[in-house]
Amino acid sequence: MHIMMNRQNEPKMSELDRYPKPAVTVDLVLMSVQDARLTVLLQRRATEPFAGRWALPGGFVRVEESLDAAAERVLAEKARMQGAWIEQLYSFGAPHRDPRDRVITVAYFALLPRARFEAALTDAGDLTLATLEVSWEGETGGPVAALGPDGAALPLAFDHGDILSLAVKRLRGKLDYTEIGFALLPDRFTLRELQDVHEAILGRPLNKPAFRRRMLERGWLESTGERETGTGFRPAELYRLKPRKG
Amino acid sequence: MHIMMNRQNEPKMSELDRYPKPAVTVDLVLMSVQDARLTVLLQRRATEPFAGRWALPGGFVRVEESLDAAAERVLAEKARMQGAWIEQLYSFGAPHRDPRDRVITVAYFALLPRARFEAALTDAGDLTLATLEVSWEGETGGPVAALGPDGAALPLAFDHGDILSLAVKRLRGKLDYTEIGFALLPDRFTLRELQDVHEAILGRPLNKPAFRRRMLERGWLESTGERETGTGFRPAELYRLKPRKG
DNA sequence: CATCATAATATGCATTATAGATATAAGTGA
DNA sequence: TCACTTATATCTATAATGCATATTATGATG
Repeated sequence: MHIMMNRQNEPKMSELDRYPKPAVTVDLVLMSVQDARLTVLLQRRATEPFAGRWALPGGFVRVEESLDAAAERVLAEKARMQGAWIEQLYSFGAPHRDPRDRVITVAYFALLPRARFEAALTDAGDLTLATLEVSWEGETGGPVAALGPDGAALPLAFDHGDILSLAVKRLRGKLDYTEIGFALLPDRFTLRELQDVHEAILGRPLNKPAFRRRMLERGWLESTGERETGTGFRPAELYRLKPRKG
Repeated sequence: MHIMMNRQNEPKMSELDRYPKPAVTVDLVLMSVQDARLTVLLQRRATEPFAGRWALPGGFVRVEESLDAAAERVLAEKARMQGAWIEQLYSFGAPHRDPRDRVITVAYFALLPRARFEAALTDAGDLTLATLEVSWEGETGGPVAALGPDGAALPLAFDHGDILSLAVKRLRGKLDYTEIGFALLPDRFTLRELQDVHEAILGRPLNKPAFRRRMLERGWLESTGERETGTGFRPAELYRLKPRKG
């Protein structure tokens, strides 16, 4: 491709080269559910700007790479995971959100079951799985705090607090009418586990019979015929998500 | 600001300058409702690529300008309008969506009442208000055709068909639980006019008593005390949208 | 082997939301 | 004043949902 020189007075310059270009990154809001709480993967910044603060894993978009592909690459390289539910969230482009230079970021959110984080968290010392503290109900939106292991709020870099806030809002909004919740569960799961995930995301308890009815009537689930074992009480049936047509 | 030179072998190069940068634009899906049909403003391209085809109004994002501000500027400069409901839609970044070079676009959708298009359409010969033909129901999504005055589908430039399709999907999705529908009406309107807008967007008839009840119970509307005139039958009450708190 | 504790599962009922049909009211124009 | 048309109000059937209660399957206990 091209190595472009964005000088102002080049003759026969195309419209494409007339303006200085912003850099474009993708940032990943990689969420999970642990102990009935919503969590997010954060990376401690070693260098300026915002050295010592916590940031979403991110990276620059390559010239021959789609936005989705860049998000997948960041997932693999920075978070050392793959196969997540991944979805574009929103683009953030305030002129000085990065104090160095103009950087526009396309935020993605990604979801994986908690067990899939184990390897990355032990390998990489700069990663942490922070607990999300959401102070608002429903889908009104509002601030979100990321708590460290000691329960103290982690200071965030750039506008990543805004991104986090929007991610939670979007996740709550899509939970009920998409298959998004299943991305946080293993292949086989009980209805109670599914309900736990929904309650963690929504931040409120749900009615059990109504939840069961609704989920089963959706037609997304199929029974595996298997059951939990070693429960000490009636074992729950294990369900799986039906493979999508198409 | 900076004039950047994206050469590969510069010493002490920051991470920001290591990769060639894509260009970033905003594209505007400026929609309205005319004769009970959803419409969109398109601009005929005079130059390559896609000369003769129809494109969404768009423009490059300036270095000292937020994405939202760029969208507002495009609305003013290209579509010659202002004060629209405007909202970020999605970012499109397939590597060769622009055959010349790497261009990532942040798509916005904007809504205005039909009357506000009059000046722009008479002033500028390259603009047209195309009727949208939506071949799917609900929020499943799918292709959308833009019809010219003769009813023939207009050929679209770039990936603007995809953008259009997503805009209609998003609009349908947000219609019921946000105040978005009012952006297509004048300050004062009747419940029937509001229902007409909803039916045009959803592409299906709605139950009248249920629609009235729901709208009035939302608490978004307030009566002006005035009524239509010159109808030849019982005049409908004129409502307005309550000013939002905050 | 009978009993108990526990949580899964199933069932019934009250409440609410919604769709659809129908009736009534309020204007215009003859 | 009357006929006409559409706005507005009311009513009923159906569906969705919340909540309470009953039943069932397992492991632990004696």
